[in-house]
Amino acid sequence: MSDKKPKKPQKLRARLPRGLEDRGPAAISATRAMVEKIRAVYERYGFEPVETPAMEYTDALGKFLPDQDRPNEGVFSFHDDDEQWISLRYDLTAPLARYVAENFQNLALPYRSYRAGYVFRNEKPGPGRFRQFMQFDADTVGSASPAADAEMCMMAADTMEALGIPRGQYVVRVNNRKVLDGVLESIGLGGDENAGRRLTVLRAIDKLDKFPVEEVKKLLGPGRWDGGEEGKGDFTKGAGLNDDQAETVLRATSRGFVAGRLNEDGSGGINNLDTVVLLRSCADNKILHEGCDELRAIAELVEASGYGATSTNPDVRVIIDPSVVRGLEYYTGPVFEVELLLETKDEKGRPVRFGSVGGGGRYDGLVSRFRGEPVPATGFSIGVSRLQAALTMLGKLDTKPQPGPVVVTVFGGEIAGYQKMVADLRNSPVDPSRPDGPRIRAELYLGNPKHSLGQQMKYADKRNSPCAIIQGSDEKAAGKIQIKDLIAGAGLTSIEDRAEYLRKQAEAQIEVGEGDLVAEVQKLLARHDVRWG
RNA sequence: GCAGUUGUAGCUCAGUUGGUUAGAGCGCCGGUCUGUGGAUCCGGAGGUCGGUGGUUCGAGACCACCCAACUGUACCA
Repeated sequence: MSDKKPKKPQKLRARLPRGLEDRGPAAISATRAMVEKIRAVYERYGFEPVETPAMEYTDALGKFLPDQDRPNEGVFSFHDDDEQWISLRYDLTAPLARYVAENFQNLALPYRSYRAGYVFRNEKPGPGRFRQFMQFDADTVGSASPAADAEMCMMAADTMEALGIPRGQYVVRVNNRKVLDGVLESIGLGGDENAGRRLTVLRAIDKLDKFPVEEVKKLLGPGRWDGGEEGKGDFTKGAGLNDDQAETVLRATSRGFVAGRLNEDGSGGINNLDTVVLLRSCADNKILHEGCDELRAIAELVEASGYGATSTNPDVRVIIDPSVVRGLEYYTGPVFEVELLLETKDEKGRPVRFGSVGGGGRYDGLVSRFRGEPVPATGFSIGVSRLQAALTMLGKLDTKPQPGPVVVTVFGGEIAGYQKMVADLRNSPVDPSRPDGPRIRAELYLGNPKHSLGQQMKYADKRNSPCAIIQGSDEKAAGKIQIKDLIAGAGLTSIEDRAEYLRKQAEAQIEVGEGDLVAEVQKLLARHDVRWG
């Protein structure tokens, strides 16, 4: 049989690299709408736009591995012509720090700016986790005031609500790096020699929302097997704390400080100032107290503006929560995180947790790396892609496709006449009472002109067109045009008899004089409330 | 990286103890129906059975290794 097998040429398999996504019209318009809403809020807070490129010299991103002559594997990197390492940005904060440092003299400080853009991470992707995704940041550079931090938190809350997430279904949690640093110092984990262990502790605490407390405690102590029992799966080495130390850390990062004052029925509210007082008593340590002072200042500011959470204000928006850690090393003070509280099920009925859809914090060291002077800064970032995935799953995003264009069918004769109809439509407004408003979207059927009307209708149907324009030789001779209402016609699919079906279809179609084309299309669009965008 | 699960058409899946030319539904393309979306009916394209090697007279099925995806875990600046 091998003698007649023609050995087909190897087809190249079309495939999308994992962790990346193609985006269709619905996703694009949803993103556009989200970005618009976020932008409106950020601008209301006084931020101005600025954009930086998608790549930077790797050293500016601070991602060179300390001892090796190459960047961290988590960033996409390559050599420039002159042998310099260049990397795709993995967030918008480090590039902003470079921009500010480079244009320091020309910027009015405090410099307040926003930007949206794609960032890239070379990590294992998962549901809702991509290797390219969009973030939308706002940053205040040059202010050390807790008011700048408090504002970020309030703006985060406003943004969530602008995106249609009702109060109570999201929460902005706030903590301070100094709190945990102080606690760790008080149990003997201070100093440079313990930096590695401190990081391990941070990572363990960051998992409080993923594992039960006992598992986290293993991570703080000797370590943990991810197979669930001794010797199963992979072993994660712990921070090596003893029981007392682990208990102290867990106490200082416990959500019990917050949740403890909620009544069983959910009433009673939360008092951020109480939380800070309790937190302060965790240890007698200078750094801890400094952190608590900053948290208290934020709590007061948030309170004064009505964003706080107290017994008199059941609408929890901003909560002081000691369990918030955040993975980034560059944070130096307050850190915050926006979490969606809604729970949904995926297709298989399993509960899905969206977790953090945004976050930020104070990064006083990032700009000053480029300059000899301290430059305090704080910022907030929304994970647009992740939030969009969450909102889509929650059905909170408008995913219905945009209407397609009016399709002018080609049905014998000169094509020029059809093209003129298309041009007339395109040059006319959707709404005749608003001549400067959006214009009618229209196109000529550009497929094979020999295609039957049926095929052209099928095309218009797939394009989700509101109507099709038909002019055959009969109409041409009479100076008439047929306008077929595809939206009205769409409701006829239950008819089984073909003759009956066609008769009803004909009723959804009107014949008009050539000169009335535009006006009649405008009427049809108005009748179905088609407005594009 | 580690562990588990899974790889058959674009999608969802059949495929007997190893036995001729690997199938179905849906989808797609074309045609039928005076010159009109759906339904109908007819026809068509589309498969390295994830890959390589092995066992066998014979492998989609059995064995080994590899690859990929999924889930968990680690990492996530």
